[in-house]
Amino acid sequence: MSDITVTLPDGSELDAEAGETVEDVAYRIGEGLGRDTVAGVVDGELVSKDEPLSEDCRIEIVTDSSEEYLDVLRHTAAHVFAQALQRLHPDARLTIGPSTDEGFYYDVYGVDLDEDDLAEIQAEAEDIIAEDLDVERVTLDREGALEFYEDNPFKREILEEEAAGEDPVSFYRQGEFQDLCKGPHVESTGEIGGFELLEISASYWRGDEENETLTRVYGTAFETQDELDDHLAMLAAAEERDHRKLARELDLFSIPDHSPGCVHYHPNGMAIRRELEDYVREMNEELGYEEVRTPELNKAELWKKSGHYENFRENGEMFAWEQDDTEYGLKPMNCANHSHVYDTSTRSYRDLPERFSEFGNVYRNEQSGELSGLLRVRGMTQDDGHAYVRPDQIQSEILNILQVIEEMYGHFGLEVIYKLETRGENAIGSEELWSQATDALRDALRGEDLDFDVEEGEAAFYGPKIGVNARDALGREWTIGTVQADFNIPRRLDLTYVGEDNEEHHPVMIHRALLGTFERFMGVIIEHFNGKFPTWLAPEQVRVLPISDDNLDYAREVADELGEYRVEIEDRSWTIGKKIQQAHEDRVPYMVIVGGDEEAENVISVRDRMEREANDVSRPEFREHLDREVDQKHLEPTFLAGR
RNA sequence: GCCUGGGUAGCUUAGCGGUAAAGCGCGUCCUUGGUAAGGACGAGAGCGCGGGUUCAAAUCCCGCCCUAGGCUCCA
Repeated sequence: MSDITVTLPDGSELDAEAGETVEDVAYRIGEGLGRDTVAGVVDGELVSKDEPLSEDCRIEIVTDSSEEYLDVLRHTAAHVFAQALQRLHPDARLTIGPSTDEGFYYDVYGVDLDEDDLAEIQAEAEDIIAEDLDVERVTLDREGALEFYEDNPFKREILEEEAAGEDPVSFYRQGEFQDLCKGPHVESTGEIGGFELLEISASYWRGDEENETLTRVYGTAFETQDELDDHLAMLAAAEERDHRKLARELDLFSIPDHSPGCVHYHPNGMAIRRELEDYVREMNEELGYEEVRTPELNKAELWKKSGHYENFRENGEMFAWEQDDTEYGLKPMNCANHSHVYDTSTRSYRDLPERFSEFGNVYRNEQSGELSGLLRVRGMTQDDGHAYVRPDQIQSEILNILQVIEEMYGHFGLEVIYKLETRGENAIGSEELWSQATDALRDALRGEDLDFDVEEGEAAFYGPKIGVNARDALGREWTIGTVQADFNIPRRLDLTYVGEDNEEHHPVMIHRALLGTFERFMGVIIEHFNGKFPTWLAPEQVRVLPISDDNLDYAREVADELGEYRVEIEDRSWTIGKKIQQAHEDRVPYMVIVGGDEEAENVISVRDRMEREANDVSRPEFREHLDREVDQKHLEPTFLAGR
């Protein structure tokens, strides 16, 4: 046997023999580590402790104190679910059952499950855990494996594709149950301390809606019941800050049954949106955009030229209909309209970049099951903009936009994740143009020193895209801002400028949205702030609370003086304690409390939603502070910070 | 669109074959209060929509709409 060298996480090297397993190597390092070994990470890949090593590699030993341990445990939990399912529903066919960031799922076929079934399976799974069955790796030769899955075309497909070259094939067995699996797994089912089945949903075999519909069961598992309880409590807390719930409590917006996916902004929600609009206008001006306004209603012909028609209408995503023998539609994007504006005069290379912005109302017929509060809607307003540039201007144009995006997101304290999305199957235009455009975006991201993930094949049909993603309360990622480089639509619509050489050239189009859509962006920040908006955004910035009704006149005087802000007076005949409680519930940044004492001295008492307070505050001082705080877009009320 | 939940007063929820219940909110009155819930009374719901079963349906069955979480798809 030939010697191999394994490199440990601390950089040290160890000699081993080819054919030794991860566990053998752990024993070489130390007796204790060997005993505690659950699995290994070899060259970045999580593998079973029984995995034989055949060549030089980097290795990391996974024990029950490693981060990867939870992954391994959850993978075993998926098997426990499958075992419980098979005990109760022997006809169910297993397909795949991986661990995920939050837990695990298993996709099964041939069985309909509802919540009562889930409860029974949960009870059976708990028994399996209590039985503390040993989990062991076994191998079958290919023939045996195919025979074992005689009645299961899904597992046979896996054997023939993913596990094509493998013979023997790896299985894991616990009690009477065994499942085709590379592993790794924990040693026994008893290691699972907390196990919970959460959701049933439908999925498609290999994620393709042309394939069989499978039943997917989601669950999660932890080492201890306490950790599971904490996790469930966290999910409940996330529900508390759900933007749809906050919208009702704070009276921000509604999406009634008569217009699914279309938002009705209430005065409070509109106040926030107007602040956002003002902010975006300011930034658009800084970037040199000129605001335009284009119609929602157009002939379908427009999008047939631009290429939107085949990508939206033919997927059923565009609202379109026949009228007097002509097909009309609601715009799904603004690019074609802006391009028309560009095309109404002859442009010189000296004119470029030519930049148009619009708060464009667009409509997309999203599938009904996809709608989700403000985060996924059918009618939305993009803070859209298109810059028509010469090739030599692409780089600086994109850089400027990225810089502004970074600055803006800083003002919301939002953590964002950058994505570079590349050419997909629906792409129009040549590969060469695509790679030019992709390089331009990649260089800009690198130029700004931003970390980004590459998502292959995820781009829009006309060009690659930088997506700026944010997370919601449940940790789901949503794209908000975006920057896209497009060499294709200008060609399709035959947009030109006259170059220095007196020849016509196609400009490059930079599509961008800074916040994305006002809908999704608001959804994200409502949850991000948990409704506690910075003062500049808060629908109600100050609430004046009179101690008793006798102080109402003075309260009005104080409120009038703050007239340029969004100020309300609490005029219900409640106790001051009740008024304060209500103002906290409504998350108002500042409460101004006025009673006989304040009135006599011509001062106010100020309390903020962080429960800080000060008495004998002079009225001009508070107002001047508000001017500064709002102007500087502080994230939290700062008047009482130093007091 | 697909699967599993859900839709009862403005909101949150109870009721799950025998002609609708609570808390909050709202209205009126009493209380005029000093830093996170003062009190009394009252109004308010053909129980998502349409069919059916039954002497009787919020409750059971069928269809549809909306909604939540996933799947597929996108800002």
